[in-house]
This record gives sequence, C-alpha cells and structure tokens, in this order.
Amino acid sequence: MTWGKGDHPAKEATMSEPRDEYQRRLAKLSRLKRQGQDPFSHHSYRRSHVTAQLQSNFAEWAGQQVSVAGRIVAVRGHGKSIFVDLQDASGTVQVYAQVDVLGEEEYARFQDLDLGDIIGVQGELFRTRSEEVTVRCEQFELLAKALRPLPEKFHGLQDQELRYRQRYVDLLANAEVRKIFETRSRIVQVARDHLIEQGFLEVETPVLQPLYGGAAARPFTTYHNALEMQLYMRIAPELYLKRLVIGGLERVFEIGRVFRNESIDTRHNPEFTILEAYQAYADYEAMMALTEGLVGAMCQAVHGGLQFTYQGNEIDLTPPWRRIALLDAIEQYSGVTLSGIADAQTAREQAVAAGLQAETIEGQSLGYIIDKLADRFVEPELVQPTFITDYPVQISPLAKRKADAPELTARFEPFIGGEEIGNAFSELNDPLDQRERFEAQVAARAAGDEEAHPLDEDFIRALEYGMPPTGGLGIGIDRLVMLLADQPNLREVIFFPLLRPSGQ
RNA sequence: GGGCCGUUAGCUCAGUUGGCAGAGCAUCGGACUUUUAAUCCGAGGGUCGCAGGUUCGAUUCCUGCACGGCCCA
Repeated sequence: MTWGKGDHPAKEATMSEPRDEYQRRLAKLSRLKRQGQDPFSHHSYRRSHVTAQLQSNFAEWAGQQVSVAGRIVAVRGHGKSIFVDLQDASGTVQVYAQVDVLGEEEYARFQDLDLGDIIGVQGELFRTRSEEVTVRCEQFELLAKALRPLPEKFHGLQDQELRYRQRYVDLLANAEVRKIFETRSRIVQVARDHLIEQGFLEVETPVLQPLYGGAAARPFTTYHNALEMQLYMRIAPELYLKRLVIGGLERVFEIGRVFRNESIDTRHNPEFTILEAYQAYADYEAMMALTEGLVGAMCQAVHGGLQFTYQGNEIDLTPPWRRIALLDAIEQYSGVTLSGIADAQTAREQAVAAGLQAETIEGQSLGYIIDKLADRFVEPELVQPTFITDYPVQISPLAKRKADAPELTARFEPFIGGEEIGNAFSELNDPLDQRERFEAQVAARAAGDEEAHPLDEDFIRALEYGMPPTGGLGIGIDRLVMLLADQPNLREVIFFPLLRPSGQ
C-alpha cells in the first residue's frame, strides 16, 4: 500500500468528513454497507402509483396508503420534519417525513438521505395546508445511492457540452428535454401506425452492406474479420427496400439509422434516422399524398392540429401543399433562368451574377450549381409546406424520367420551415436506364465527385427481374422532430449526438 | 476548412483597466413539525480549460493547443 504525502494510517480514524461531495457520499455509502444497509441490494420495489396518478387522481386515493418511488430532487428540512420532492418518469410528488411518524431511528435514517438518492416511500396520501399533494412517509427504502450531486435546482444543467456528454444528467435535471424526446418517440410511433394502417409492412434491411447506395453521400467503412472483407455502413436503405418490392412485397417501410461520413453541424449528425416507404403501382404524386398524411398525423399527435409554430413562424400543414418545379422556384427566388440551359459554364455565369460566390461553384457541374442556387435562394423561403418537383436527371440517378420531359425526373423534395425533410420519386424501374445512370455516376466519381453512387450490379440484376412502377419516399425523422418540437439544433433531438472525446 | 465567441467552486453565473478570486444554489454545522427556488445564523470549498511567452507579479495581456457554441463554406 502506498500513501500520499501527509497521509498517515493513524489519522484515518480521526479524519474529519471529506470536504469533497463525492468523497463525502462515498464515505456515507461505505458506512451504510458496514451497517448492513447496502442501498444497492434491492432488486425491485412495489409501487402502487406513479406520481402523476397521485396528482391527477388525488380525490380517489386521499387518506389511503400509497407507495411511490423515485429520485429526491429537492429537500426542505424543518428540524423535526422534512419535505422532499420525489421525481419519477411521470412527474413529481411531495413526500413528508416526520419524526413522530417515523420514530427517532428511522427519521435519522431519512435525514441521512442525499439529494439525488432514489427511494421508495409508503404512507398516507394527503394535502398540505397549501394544497400540495403529499405522501406521508411511514416507511421508506433507499433503493440506490447517488454518489454525485445534482446540478443547480433552478437553472438545471445549462452547459451544452455537458448536456450532450452527460445526457442522463440533462434528462433528470431538465424537464423540457424529457419532453422533446417524448415527442420524438410519439412521432416515430405515429409514423409506424399510419403506415401499417395503410397496409405497409415494416421490414429491416442490412446496415452492414458490401456496397452502399441510395443517396449521394460518403459512407463509413468497416471490416468483417471472418469474411476478410470491407463493409460499408448504409447511407440509405433504398436499394434493399426496392429489392423487396421486386420480391413482391408491394408496400414496405423501414425506420432506421443511416450513416453518412460528413461534417457535423446544427443540421447534420453522422448517424440519423430515416423513414423510407415504397409502394408498388404508385407514383410520386401518391408519395406527396402519403407525405401530407404522414406529417399531418405526426403534427396532429404532437400539436393536436395541423398548425404549429417553428422558430416564430406559423406553419399550416393543411393539404394540398404547394407544388413548384425546381427550376421555376430558382427563377422565382434568384432570378436565374436555367430552363433550356444545358452547359454548366452559362449556368455558372448566371449564378455568379445572381450572387453566388464564384469560387464555390468554379468547375462544378450543372447539377451542383442547381443545388447551390436552391440552397441559397429557394430553400430558406419555403416556410409553408412545399413540394419542390422535377429535379434534373443528372442529380436524380434513381428516379424515373418525366414522360413529357426526359431530362427531368418525377421527383420531389418536401420543405417545411425552410428545412428539407425528405426526398421522393417515381422509382426508376428500367434496368437499362439504371445502368446508364450508374455509369454516369461512376464517371462523376472518376471526375472527383466523392458522393457519386457506385455501380450496384446486383441491384441492376434485381431490376432485370422486373420491378412494378413504384413510388418511394424518404423522410428525415430527426428534422421532423426539430420542426415539431420547435428546436433549431439537431443535437437537441438526438439523445447522444457525436462529439469529440473531451479527453477526460 | 474559415471567421467570431466561450471555458472561473459540484451547478448557474459575476469579476479582475495585471496586485491575496466573488454571489446564488448545492455541501457542512446550528435553529425550525404543513414547506415548496422554504427561511434564519455560521462555515468550508478554486491548477480561473491545458502548455508556453511577456512581466517584479498572469486568472486577466500575447502565442499555440484542446473541447464546445454560433455563423460561413
């Protein structure tokens, strides 16, 4: 055994209580264990109610014995009695401990509890003079000891970095944060119910893929030891879900995590949740109706109607949503007329004239310039729900061409609150055209576009077996949660957003 | 990748034009049996993100780094 300087074995017995809160509680824990009161020995606790039930059904249980369990989040001592607030998943309830109810010994044990401890309490339900619903503590158990102190009771935990790194503290200290995640859960549940009601089958497809595809993004790579092969984390489930449609599953959907190896900001996390749905014998217009129905149902569940406020903007999701073709929207919001322009050079000149920085689009393709123009001039304006339609075929390698305009695709992206929330199209089911599109992507990749699709031979082979005309829809769940929970930062709707290690 | 900002007690935040570092909550001791951001009296608690530099002296000024935030790309 080694001692630090100044340490002396004889001192231990006379050493005063450690000053540090953690050390203090650790010492208390070991004392409890020595006394045969190990707080971590409990395997369960029988509750008669959760706290919210006591609050809402007080009259029914007043004067009766109830039992609740939760975390001590506030303590107000009065000498011979103590009030504590007990928090569980449903809310809080006050507990009142009195020496003449508990007896000296049990009361002393109650006094010994710390803020943050998890206890079970049994006793009579009553209201105090000030009408507070309260459980009179007649029996209690310490169910888990908190060794670390809670954040400040009034402001909660504010430090964003700590909130994300230690989300558990954020959740237990900040009720608004819990609400956001409850909203998130409800949104996913509603989406699932809505699709299942309409005859969609929920499926799961591979996250680890020998070849990635279905979106323009760089993948994460990983390695399978036994197979001795590189694998990719999926960037989208699209190509597998379409394989299922080819297999005869006419309506399928998947809600799952996808992974894109890109930078992190207020709107991007390397892993996020996507909902994709595919419906055979339907086109992109059917997907518009599906989008309106889905997002409307989510909003209904969260806000009780089709209107809500996002960052100060009143938004109305009543269908039908506005529709406007991409090039028309660009013309309307930036003044740049691109219809009829085939060469990138002319488009670049016009874009620069409209206000885009020349360096950012220098040497870029027409599709890229269209993207940039839409990003800069169109998307921020799309506060009310809007379908931007008719994307050029060059930037839509998996979408079917429009019959009357083969350089455009039967595709749309829905926007709400200035945010892109999804992507949908009539799926390309011509295997020969699909091969050509993939080949154009491979050429783009060779020219330096790292987000271009690789050629997926097995997917083309699947198409060669025949895929019915199919409409497909992808929706970014995280973005929708941001909108419906009125949060401007994606990290507020993801429990554990990716951060650099703090080094501690 | 670039710009700006932040990092001070367990938490929320002040502050130091360069000279022994502050409050509230939390903690500890005392009083208080219907309080609820309880109240009252008293006390302890700091590597001022990290590493250099300038200086008699740096938490403060300078440089670099780390992590985070916001904006731009």
